[in-house]
Amino acid sequence: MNWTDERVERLTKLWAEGLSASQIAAQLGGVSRNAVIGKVHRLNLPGRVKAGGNAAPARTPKRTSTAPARPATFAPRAPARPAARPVGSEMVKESSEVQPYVEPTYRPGRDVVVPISRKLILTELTERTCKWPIGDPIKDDFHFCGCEAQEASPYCSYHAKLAYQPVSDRRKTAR
DNA sequence: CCCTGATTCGC
DNA sequence: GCGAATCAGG
Repeated sequence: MNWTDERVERLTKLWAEGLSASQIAAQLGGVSRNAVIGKVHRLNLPGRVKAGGNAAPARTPKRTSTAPARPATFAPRAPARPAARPVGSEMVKESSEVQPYVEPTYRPGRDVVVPISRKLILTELTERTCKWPIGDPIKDDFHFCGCEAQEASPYCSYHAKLAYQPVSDRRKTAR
């Protein structure tokens, strides 16, 4: 993958919008978050400064001598967290605002506990987040479960059950 | 351990 | 110029 004007443009835009390097990498595709960060610096785009959970002070390890450390020339910026998507709720009554992550559980006996969706958007999914889609892909409230996925599974324990229930067992499982 | 961005340096 | 490896921190 090479940095075409179009890709650089998208990178610049997404970075300005506050998306993390990994999210941008996921969106662009074909590049790692390191590649994104490296490009951001080469483009002299403003770095992220003290925004919730990131930022890193200057560093001076590795191979002394050659390569004079470049002084940081970053100007502080406004905090940058992707705006939370105003989405509709899903099978769980919603209270006020930020819902705490709830470990999806299941007691073989009787009750099935529906996990509260973390409401992640496509670019926020990782290898260990539940990728169960929720909502209408056409509408902008579409998102993914995002709870902790089971080992070697694209879904959390709850959605894995829904996804892989045997045909014979399928029947009265309200969605 | 998960994640974040920053930096270095071989290519 | 590129980005993996590495560092530093939440």
